[in-house]
Amino acid sequence: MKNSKPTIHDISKALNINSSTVSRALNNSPRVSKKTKDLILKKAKELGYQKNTLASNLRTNKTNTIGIIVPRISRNFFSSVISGIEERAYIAGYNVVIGQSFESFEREQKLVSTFLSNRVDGLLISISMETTDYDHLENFKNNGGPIVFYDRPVPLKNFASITINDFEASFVATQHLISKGCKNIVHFSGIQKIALYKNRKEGYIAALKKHNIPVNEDYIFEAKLSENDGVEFAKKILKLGNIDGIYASNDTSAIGAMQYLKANGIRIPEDISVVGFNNDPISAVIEPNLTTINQPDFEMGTIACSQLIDLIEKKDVNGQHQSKVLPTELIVRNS
Amino acid sequence: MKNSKPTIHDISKALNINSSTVSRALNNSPRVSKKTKDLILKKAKELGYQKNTLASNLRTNKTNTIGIIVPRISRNFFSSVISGIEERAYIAGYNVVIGQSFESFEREQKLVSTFLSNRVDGLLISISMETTDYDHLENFKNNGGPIVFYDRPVPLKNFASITINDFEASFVATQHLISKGCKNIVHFSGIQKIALYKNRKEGYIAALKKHNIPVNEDYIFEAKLSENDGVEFAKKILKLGNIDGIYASNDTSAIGAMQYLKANGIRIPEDISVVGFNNDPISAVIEPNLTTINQPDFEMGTIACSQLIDLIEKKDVNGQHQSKVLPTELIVRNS
DNA sequence: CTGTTAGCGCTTTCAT
DNA sequence: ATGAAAGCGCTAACAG
Repeated sequence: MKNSKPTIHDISKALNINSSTVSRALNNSPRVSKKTKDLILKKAKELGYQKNTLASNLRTNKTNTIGIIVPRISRNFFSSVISGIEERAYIAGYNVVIGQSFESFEREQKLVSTFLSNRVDGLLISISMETTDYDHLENFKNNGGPIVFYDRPVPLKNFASITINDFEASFVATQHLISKGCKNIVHFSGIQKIALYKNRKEGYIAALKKHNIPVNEDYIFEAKLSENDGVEFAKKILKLGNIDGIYASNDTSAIGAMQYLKANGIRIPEDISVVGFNNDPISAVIEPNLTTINQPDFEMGTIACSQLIDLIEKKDVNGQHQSKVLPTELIVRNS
Repeated sequence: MKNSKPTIHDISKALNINSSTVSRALNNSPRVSKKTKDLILKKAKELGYQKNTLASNLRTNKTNTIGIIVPRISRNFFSSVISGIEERAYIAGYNVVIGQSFESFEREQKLVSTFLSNRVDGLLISISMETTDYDHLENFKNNGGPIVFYDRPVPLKNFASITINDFEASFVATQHLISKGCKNIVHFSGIQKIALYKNRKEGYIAALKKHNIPVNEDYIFEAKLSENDGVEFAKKILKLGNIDGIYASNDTSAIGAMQYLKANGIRIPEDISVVGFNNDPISAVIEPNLTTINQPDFEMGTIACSQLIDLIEKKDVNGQHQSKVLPTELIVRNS
């Protein structure tokens, strides 16, 4: 009973066949006869041989692994994206490793560094909210492999990215509220240095302007952590008194606000119409009256992953660093 | 401009210092003088050296990586467990890789095999619902490293596990409903070959019996996929007409049922009291009237990870394969 | 179709 | 405190 795991050399010795032939057989190379191949596979199974991927990777300088960085997996949107990525990666024979930045720049840097050092073949990343410096990513690209950004846009050239058009989506969302007859629409926004929130706010403003509705700065609420801000926002709305529409930059705050408003006797959508921003399938169950902007999630994952694999395998000859913009969809409920 | 990444040999050559010394310096060995260490570190930074973890791991036969297998990360409970694991692993200097089995036995097998072949140091796993055969795990344990099971119990000896007491938790949950005056309590159960559902059902039955309430088989609903079963269950409840209590094996079905019941004019908890099973913090927001059995999630992660690290580092001399049972907590809301 | 040989980048005795 | 040399397990020329 050997202590350590069997290697190709153990098979090699047992069969008196050179280890390179064993290696070829195990990799199903056509350059080895069916007979010896069968012999080797049988012996391998018998010894309980398990390829040492580490050694293989070191030799080939390829890990067949894709690194994924998400802000946090507990957010439904991101776990759906991950599923999409996995699905695509699985088909193409890639493994994935997932890291969470928890919206921290420092942890993001560390993750990128770990991935680099573990030689993942490429990186899919939605940058943390804190990230404004991109050296770690430039570095990965120069020394590691291709990167595809998804969901959160970055102000970088020569990088591939898959995003949605936040401005347009917000414009549509706001316009929907206007078309329902809303006159006093508040907007739940986020930190303005994040491009995404800025773009969404601009879409909201543009829609108001187009319909000659005055833009009131008091109607724009900025969330810091966007977790339970919804409740705070709801209180402000009750204080304002005349609000008949809410366009929320994110679903979570919308749901929090709706709960609070309903608990205080406000009927939705009779008294206030609401549009949230997300594709969280759960939101349909939780809040049957919540209209949402549906952002592709699973699909975003598959597309981002495809793009990355193309870059890794250098199949993407013409459109090297495309920026794809995926369409959103307005899901109207109970109205 | 060299094409490939710098290695210790590049540093070695540039400084005319042997590569073993470079290696030692980079690993902060005390066996190298401060002066040369500084020299080497400076050069390393200058060249943009990044350790090749693959080579290092191959040599040391250790990856400092823990494999995690979850049924699916989109379930709040599991993403919290993962966060707990990551937290603990991070402190101890381990990386984690996450894989989703999607409740499929086949994918679970493949993941275990991939982890084995990638030489993770140990495995944390919540087995898929389909899993009834444990060869792949026995194999991992024999050839890979230690395993700690969390949340879902397995009928295996000589394995460490962190679980909760499902019977007891269910007993408490059901007793709570009884103490609120419920006489006709339905139970949302799951596939009975899964020990967890069986135990929960038994806890429910035991509580009824203790309080001399007759057990009615028609009051026990078995879910298959436990996703939108809640709505189906709610319909059955409406048909039965006399139900005043629900004990749901999982939170999700409870929430689905409550939505449907409320939409049909049932008031909760005035007409029907509900206890769900989960620790989903969101459930508090979604359903302010949902009393739940709170299962430790983050904490379960940290404990499971600690246990695994002890096993990996063989610090766990006495209690080799402990089965820890964590306490649950009844969170009563709006009643 | 199979064997020989060298080497991926790192760590680790064993010398000095 | 540093160097020389071997080798982790695998793959990829190159020969034959």
